[in-house]
Amino acid sequence: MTKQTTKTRETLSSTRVLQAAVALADEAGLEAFSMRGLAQDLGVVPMALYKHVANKDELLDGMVDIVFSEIELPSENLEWTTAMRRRATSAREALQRHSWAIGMMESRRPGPANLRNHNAVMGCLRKAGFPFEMAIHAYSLQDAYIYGFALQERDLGFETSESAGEAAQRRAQTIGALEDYPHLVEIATKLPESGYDNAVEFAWGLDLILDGLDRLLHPGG
Amino acid sequence: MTKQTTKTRETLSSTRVLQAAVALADEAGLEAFSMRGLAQDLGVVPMALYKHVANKDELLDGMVDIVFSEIELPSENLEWTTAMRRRATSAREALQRHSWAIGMMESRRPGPANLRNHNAVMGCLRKAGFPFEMAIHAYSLQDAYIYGFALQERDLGFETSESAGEAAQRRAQTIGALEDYPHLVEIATKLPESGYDNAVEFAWGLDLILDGLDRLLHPGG
DNA sequence: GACTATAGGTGTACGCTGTACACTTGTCAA
DNA sequence: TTGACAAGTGTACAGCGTACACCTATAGTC
Repeated sequence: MTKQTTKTRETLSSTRVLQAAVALADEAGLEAFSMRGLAQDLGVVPMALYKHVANKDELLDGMVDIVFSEIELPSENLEWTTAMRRRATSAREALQRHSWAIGMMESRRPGPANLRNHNAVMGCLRKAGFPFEMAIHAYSLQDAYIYGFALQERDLGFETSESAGEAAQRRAQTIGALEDYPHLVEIATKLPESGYDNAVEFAWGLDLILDGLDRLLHPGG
Repeated sequence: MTKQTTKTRETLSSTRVLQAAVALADEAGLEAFSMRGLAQDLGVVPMALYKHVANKDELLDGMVDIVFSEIELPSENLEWTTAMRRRATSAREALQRHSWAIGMMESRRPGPANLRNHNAVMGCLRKAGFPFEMAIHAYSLQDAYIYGFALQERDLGFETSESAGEAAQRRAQTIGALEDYPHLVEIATKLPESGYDNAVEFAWGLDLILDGLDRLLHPGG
């Protein structure tokens, strides 16, 4: 009975605000994410948030760092390719959960999780034997792919949430408008019945990249 | 003398609005791009725009399609790798010119330039000999890389616009805060003096990808 | 030439946003 | 008991996209 008297709302804190913010952005999307909405979710008046975060911009910084914290760090005990594959996969999954973060991962003031992550990845590549400039190339290539894939996955959204019926209907009307574009028609007709799977697609490209990098690392092998 | 009497402001049109919108977004960024600001640039009251575009969302659709129209279509006469390299390079350049478009290229209602472009790329891959599903893989991989690279280039911005002095100063203070992250320190110190160049970086990754795809297309060669 | 329809531009207003600033309230130390 | 300080509130303002009613100039028809 030391703390809560009856009905006292649990007091706010910056981490509580941050977590609620991530949850709200996850379900409402970035467009509909507002300070006022967040305050309402927390049962509090909008201005109360400003006692715990400086402003919306800084709040977003913190939210992005939470996403970074959910990305697996490359393990020191694994072969570099599998370590990189695991962190890439977990990054894609984190961006799937928090798709509002996709365009913001590298555009905001980096937080601790961000720094830890980047440092660990670069360390993994250097330890694998990549010379400095080649490690930069390898890092840039992998991250471009990861972020770009997440973007496509969010925007194109092949066969994700909509029902089969809706999808078929939309497809039919799309195809109607596509007469002049035979290769788009091919995509619209064949892709849905090809068992397309985003995770498989991601792994395919990632493997091609990692194979290419490994070949450069071990020219003879 | 048929049309303009003295001082009559040239009448608006949807293409004139669109072009002014792209110009404004180019220089002000997406954040600061508003219907009111656009109206002011055109010397007109905000609501006048709505006689020529349905709303801001549709305006953005049109702006994105303008960016698509600046991307080179793959030529039928070139080897597929060089055709793809050229369109990828021109896509990156277009996104550099119009960095506000980076997160929106595939997220909006596709316009004619978009459709033409995608159709031509898929056609190029199919004609090169890729079976359908592999063409999808190849397309997805390339676009993910292009969009992801553009994102990184926009956000990380190694040595772009800031003066050497500013850059050095910022770097020094960054390094100070980076003691616990040796590999980030290495990047912050070595990268600036390594003659890093975004165009080179982009080509490096692109070549690795195209090589990998070509190897899959011609397993024996 | 007079009449009318229509396209283009205007002015006002509403609900939304982030947040500055002054205020109250609840908790703990001295 | 007092006083400080942290947490939450209420009001207010400028900016946003845009609905709606209005004015005006041009074009077509009789």
